[in-house]
Amino acid sequence: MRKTKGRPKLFDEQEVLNLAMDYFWKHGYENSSLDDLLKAMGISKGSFYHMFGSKEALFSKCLQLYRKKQIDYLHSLKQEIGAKATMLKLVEMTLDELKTTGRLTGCLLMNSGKECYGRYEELSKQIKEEYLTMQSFFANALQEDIDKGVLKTSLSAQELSTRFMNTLNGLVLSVQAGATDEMVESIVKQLKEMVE
Amino acid sequence: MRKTKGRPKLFDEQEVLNLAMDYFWKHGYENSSLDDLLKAMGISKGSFYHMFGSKEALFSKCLQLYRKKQIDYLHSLKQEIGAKATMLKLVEMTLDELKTTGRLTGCLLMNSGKECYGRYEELSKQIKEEYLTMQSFFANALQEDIDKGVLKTSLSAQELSTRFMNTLNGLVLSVQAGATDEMVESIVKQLKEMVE
DNA sequence: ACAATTATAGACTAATTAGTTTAGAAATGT
DNA sequence: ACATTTCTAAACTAATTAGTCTATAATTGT
Repeated sequence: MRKTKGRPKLFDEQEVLNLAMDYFWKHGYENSSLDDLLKAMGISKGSFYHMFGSKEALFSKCLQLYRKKQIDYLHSLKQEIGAKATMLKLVEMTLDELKTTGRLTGCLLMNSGKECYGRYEELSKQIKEEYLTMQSFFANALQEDIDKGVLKTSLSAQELSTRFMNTLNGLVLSVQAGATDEMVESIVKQLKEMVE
Repeated sequence: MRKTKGRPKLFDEQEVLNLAMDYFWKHGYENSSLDDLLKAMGISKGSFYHMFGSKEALFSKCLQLYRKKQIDYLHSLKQEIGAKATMLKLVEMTLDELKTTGRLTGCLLMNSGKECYGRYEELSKQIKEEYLTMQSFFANALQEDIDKGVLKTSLSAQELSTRFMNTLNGLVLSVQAGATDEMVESIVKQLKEMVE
C-alpha cells in the first residue's frame, strides 16, 4: 500500500536527476535549455516545476549528486588499488576519453565553477564546498599512502593533492584550448612524476 | 583630404574593437549580449553590422587582437627583464589581481577555449592557433634564457613553457572553483620552483 | 549645387528563453 | 461511489536574443 494520496509519479526522482546531471555535465549550465533537459529527463514541464522548482534548484541537486557519486566511486577505487594508483587511474581515464572520443568533458565542478564564477553567487558557494570536499578526500587518501610508505614525497598530502588536481584540471583546460599531443604528453609525464 | 566618399565614420575601428575585447574578456562570449557590447563600444546596431557583420566575427577579431596585444606586451617585458622574470611577473600579476579585486579573470584565450569547445568549430580552430602562437612565444623566450645560462632546467623549453602555463591557467580555474588561500600559495610555490 | 556614396539611429522580426497557468487525468481514503 | 489530492500535458507569458530593414544624415567628387 502507498503512503500518499493522489496520483503517483510516473518517474523516479533519482533516475531523472541522474539524467539531468549527465546532460548538464556534457553541455554546461546555461547551454542546457530547460526544454533540452526535459527531453533528456523524459518528463514534462509541469512535473518538473512541481518536483524541482527551478532550473537553478535542479542544477544545485545535480552538483551535489555529482560530488557524491564521484567520491563514492573514488573511495571504492582507493580501497581496491590504493590512493596513488587511484590518482594515476584518473589520468588514464582522462587519456582514454581523449583517445576514444577525441574530446575531454572535464570535471563538472570545475566546469561549473568557471561558468558560474561571478555570476551565480549561490551556486558558486556550493561549488566551492563540493570542490573542497573532493580535495579533502584526495588529501586524506594520499596521506594514507604516505603513512603506509607506498608514496614518498617532499610535500604534504594537502599540497600534493592540490597540485595534482590543479595540473590535471589544467590539462583539460589546455586540451580544450587546443593543446597538441606533445603538450598533453608532457603534462601527463609531469603528473606521473608527482606521485612516483 | 579624405580618400573615401560618403559620410565618414563617427568612431575608430581599433578603438571600439578594444572596448569590445575588454567586454568579452570580462564577461565571456555568450554572456556578452549584443546590446551590452554596443553600449560598451558606444556605437549603434546599424554601424556595428555594417562594420563587423556578426557577433561571431567581432569576437574573432577580438581574439586576434588579444593575442597580438599580449605578445606585444610580453615581448617588450622579456626584452627588459628576461624570460624567467617575465614568467614570474605573470604569476605576480595574477596574485595582484586576486588581492586587489578579489577575483581572477584569467586568459581570454583559455576562457574562450573552454566556452567554445565543441560548440563553435571555427572559433575553436582560431583559439587553438592563437594559443599555440602564445605557447611558442613562451618556449622561444625560455630557450633564450636557457642558452644564456640564466635558467637551468632538466626539461626542454617547450616542456617547461607547456607545464608552466598549464599550471598557471589551472590556478585560475582552481580559484574560480573556490580554492583556498593555502591552495593558491602551494600552486604559486610550485610555479616559482619550476623556473628557479 | 548636386548626384553618388556611406554611416547612423531606431523600429522591427523571428526565435528562444525560463517560468506560469489551466484543464483534466489518475490515484487515494472513506 | 465520490470527494480529495496529486500529477501531467500543453497552451500561454514576458523577456531577451541576434540580426534586418528603412529613413535620414553627412560626406565625397564633379
